[in-house]
Amino acid sequence: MANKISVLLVDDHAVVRAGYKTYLSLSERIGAVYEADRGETACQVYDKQTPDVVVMDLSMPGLGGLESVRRLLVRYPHCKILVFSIHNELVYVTRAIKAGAKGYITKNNEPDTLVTAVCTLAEGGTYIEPALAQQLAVNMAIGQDEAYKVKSLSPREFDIFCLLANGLSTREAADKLCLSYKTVCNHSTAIKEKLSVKTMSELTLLASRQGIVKTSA
Amino acid sequence: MANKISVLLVDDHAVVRAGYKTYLSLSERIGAVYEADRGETACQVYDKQTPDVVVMDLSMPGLGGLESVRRLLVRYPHCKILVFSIHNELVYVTRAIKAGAKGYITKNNEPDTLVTAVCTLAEGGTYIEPALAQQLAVNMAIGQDEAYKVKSLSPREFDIFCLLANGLSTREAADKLCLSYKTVCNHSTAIKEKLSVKTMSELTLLASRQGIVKTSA
DNA sequence: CGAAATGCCGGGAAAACTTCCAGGGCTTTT
DNA sequence: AAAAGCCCTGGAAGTTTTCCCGGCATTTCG
Repeated sequence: MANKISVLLVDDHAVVRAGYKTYLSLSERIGAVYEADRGETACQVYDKQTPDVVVMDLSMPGLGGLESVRRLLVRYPHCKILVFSIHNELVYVTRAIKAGAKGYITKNNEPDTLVTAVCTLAEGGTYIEPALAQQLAVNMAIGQDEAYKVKSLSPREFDIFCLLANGLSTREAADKLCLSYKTVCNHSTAIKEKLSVKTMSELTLLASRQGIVKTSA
Repeated sequence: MANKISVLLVDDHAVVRAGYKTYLSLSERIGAVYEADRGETACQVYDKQTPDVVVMDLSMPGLGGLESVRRLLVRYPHCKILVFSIHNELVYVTRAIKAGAKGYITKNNEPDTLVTAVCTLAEGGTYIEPALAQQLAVNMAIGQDEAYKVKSLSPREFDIFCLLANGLSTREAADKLCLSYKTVCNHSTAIKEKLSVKTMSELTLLASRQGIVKTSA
C-alpha cells in the first residue's frame, strides 16, 4: 500500500471547507488535508506542501476557479486538479477539462464520490462524473446546438462572452480585462458570429438558457 | 436561560450540511440540529421535530429554496426561516423576504454570524446581513424597484421594450411596428433611462427577471 | 375654452460604437 | 520550418445611438 494521499482544498467558504475536510478525513487512504481560500493563495500552499491532489471550487472571488487552474498548471504542470463545482452544465465541464483539470464532479454527489475521485486522480487517472460524461457523449452526437457553439468559443472569447452577457458594456469589459476597447469589440463580433446571434439581447438570452448568467433563484 | 435552540438544516449537499452542523454545534445556545436534503423532505422533518429555526439553502434541485420557503409557510405560518445563500445580489434577498423568510445571510460570513442569525430568529427577530440590509435601504430610497420601473414605461415604450429584450434589433422592431428606426432608437434611449440600465444585455436580464421574456421552455 | 402636460413620431448633427481589414507576437501542431 | 490558431491592437469606413429640436394628437385642469 502506498503512502496516504495528501489533498489541498481550495474554496472560499470556510464552512464548506470544513465539511469536505470532515468527509475526506474519514477515508483511510487520505492523509493530510490542506486548505486555501482562493486561487492566489493556493499556489503558495501548493509550493510548501506539494499535495497529491488539488480539489478546486469553481466559483470564487478574485481569480475564479478556472483561471486558478490555469495558473497552477503553469507553475506545476503535473499537478492533479479535481474541479468540484455546483454547476452541472456541460459548458463548465469542458471548460475545466480544457483548462487542464484531471477531474470534474458536482457537489450533488455522495461524499464517497469525492473520495473515489480524489483517489483516482492520485493514481494518475481521470474522473468525470458519470452522468456528465454521458451527457457529454450525447451532446457530441447531437453536435449542433447552443452548448456546442458556446464550447467553440476560445478561452478569451468565453471570458468576454460572460462579461457582456452579464450586462457590462464593451468598455467596462475592456477595463476589467485590461484590454483595448477595440479588442473587446472585435472579440464581440467574433462571438456573435460563432453563436449566430445578431444582437446583444440574443446573446444574453442564449447565455441565460445555458445557465451562464443567472436571472433568478 | 431558555431551552436550547433546535435547528433544521435544509441543503442538498451532505458535505455542506456537515460543515454547518459542526459550526452550529460549537455554540452552547444551540441544541439539536436536524437535516433535510431538499424542500420536499423538509416539511416532513419539520412535522416531526418542529425545530425553532429552519436554515434554508436557496439553490436546490426539485422545488428550489424559494418555493420550499413558501410551502413550509403555508403549512406552518409561524415557522422561522433563515435563508443562507451564496448569492449576494439584492434580487435574491427581496425574493426571499417576499416569500416570507425572516432572515437572509450569505455564506461568505464568518460562521459565528450564522449562529447569531439563528439566535436572533429564535427570539422572534429578523436578521438580514448588514451589508445587504444597507444596500436594500439605499435601493428603496432611490426607488429602484424593477417592477415599478417597468410599470413606468408608456404603452409604446413597453412594446418596444419587449421586442428589444427578445433579441430583435432596433431596425427589426421598427419594421415590426411600422416606425422609423430613429423613433425606436429614441424610445430605446428613454427606456434604458427609465429602467436605469446602460446596455441591452442589462435590459434583457431585467426583462428576464421580470418574466417578460422566457429563457427556457 | 385656452393652457399645460404627456405621449408619440421623426429629423439633423455630433458622438459613440461596430465592422472590416491588416499586422505583429506568441504557442502549438504538423 | 512552416502552418494554424489565438490574442492584441490600430485605422478607416460604416452604422447606431444620443441629444436636441419641433410637430401633432390627446388628456387634464383651471
